Amino acid sequence: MEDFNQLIQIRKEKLDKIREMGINPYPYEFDQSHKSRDIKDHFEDLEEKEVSIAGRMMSVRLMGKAAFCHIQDEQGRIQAYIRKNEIGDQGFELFKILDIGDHIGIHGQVFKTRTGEITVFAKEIRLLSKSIRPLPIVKEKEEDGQKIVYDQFADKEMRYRQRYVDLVVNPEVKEVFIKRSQIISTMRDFLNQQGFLEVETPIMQPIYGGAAARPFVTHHNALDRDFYLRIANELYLKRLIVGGFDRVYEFAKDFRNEGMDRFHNPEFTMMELYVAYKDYKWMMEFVERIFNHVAQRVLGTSKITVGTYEIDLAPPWKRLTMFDAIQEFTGQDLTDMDEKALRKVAGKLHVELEPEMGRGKIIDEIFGELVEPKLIQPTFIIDYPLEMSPLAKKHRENPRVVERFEPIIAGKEVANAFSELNDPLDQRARFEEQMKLKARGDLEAQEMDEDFLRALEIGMPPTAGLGIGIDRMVMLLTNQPSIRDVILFPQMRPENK
RNA sequence: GAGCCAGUAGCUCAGCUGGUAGAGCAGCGGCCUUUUAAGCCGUUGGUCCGGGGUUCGAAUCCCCGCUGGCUCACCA
Repeated sequence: MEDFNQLIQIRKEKLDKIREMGINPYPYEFDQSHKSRDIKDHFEDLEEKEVSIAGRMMSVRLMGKAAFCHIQDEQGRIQAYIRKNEIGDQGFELFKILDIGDHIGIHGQVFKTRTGEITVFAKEIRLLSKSIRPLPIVKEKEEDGQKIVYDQFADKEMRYRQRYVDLVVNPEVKEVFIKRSQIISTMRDFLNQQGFLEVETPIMQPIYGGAAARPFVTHHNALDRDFYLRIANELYLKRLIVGGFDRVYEFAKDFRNEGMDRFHNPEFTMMELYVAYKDYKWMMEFVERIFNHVAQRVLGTSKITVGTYEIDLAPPWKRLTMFDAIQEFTGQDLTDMDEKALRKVAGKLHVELEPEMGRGKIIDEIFGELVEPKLIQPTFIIDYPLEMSPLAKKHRENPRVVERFEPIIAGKEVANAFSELNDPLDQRARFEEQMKLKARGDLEAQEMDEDFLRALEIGMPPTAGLGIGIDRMVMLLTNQPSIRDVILFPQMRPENK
């Protein structure tokens, strides 16, 4: 059906014509000597010199027996000038039937046109790959240094579904993903330098744990049993601390079977790390350092723009206990309230609750509704209610809260950390509490994990743990409004044809 | 899950209160050997998201559905 598309049909005919000319439209290699930006950056050295460039043809201006076109390679675009008497009759015949979107290689001499654009004067043209499906044509014009874009490929659905087109045609999209890669490799280098060991733990888990979320289920045929795609890798990394690795980390794809919106994709990247003999106070400084380091390395500054906010990631960040934060923004002191009292306060504050919510969840609800969105500059919220943190260690001075923190930036949490619970009996009791919540209808309550408990019984040293939502971190550092703009292939409903 | 908005040519869009579809770019045929949103002349191209309904007549009005976006809800 689509094959009947006239534009594709014409290009297929061109393919035949090219073959008739004795040219293979899909050859095997091309020796590229330079890339576009390199040529522009080193024009003084390269002027009059011969270079070979390769890339996708993105525009053509044909003028009788000569033509200009722009070639787009990994680094950007560069203009080429083609002249019939220079590349010969057959070369020019070929050039004339090339289309925007074709990959070509050009060998020629670097020069500057009359209007001052650095250009390659073609001596030879090679077709490297014929494109038979038209690309959206985006045109640009420079005016007073301002770039005006015409007919931008803007349909979000098509951009996400056909990311390959988005990347070809919208150069700023490519920038985001280059930065994403740099953010991750900068973090990895930083961690390696700090003595961390990068490890890999199971994605298919018999018991899911380490977070509160509903899982995806899959089936193993040979064992004839279900496995869960991990919602977190926390419990495995802690087993490694038990095993004697003192600093471990993993960039993990986690999977949560929940709603999708601009902050949630069903599969996402979490970087978790664990450090033996440290606590959450140490971890707070570490988080400040990591964010600041990455921003400095990748962006060259600690100051970032997020939407309309100007945010400075330079340490130290503000620290507020959860109860103090709630008091600051609502005037209510929830510290000693039981569930009944909390429900009353929530009603007064117009925060809606579900019947199955326990004390911890209610507090979190109030916080998430009334406080979190107002925390714009980096802020550590510390000391969470015990009930909502079954894997965190009780606070050394206050047994009703745990030693846990989340850094909030631009109204959104970007990480989560605690002094890890290593008392095996307490951990068992906490799991049991979770079972009760589960019985009450909380679908996200954690499962009892006997093997993990066995590991704690063997003994885990005092440990601090951290999870950073990489996608959200990339959103922050690249000022992207949606998680889909920082994931190359975001989850979409499958196209039905 | 709810509300709002959108879906028309390969792309970006116009088509008001119903009268059988239009522009720019791209494509195709010409002219043009330093252009750059190249230009000039000519020209092809559409299950107007899908299905029903109202009507002499529907891209347009009504209903149902599909897909997406935004907001809210949910969500560590």
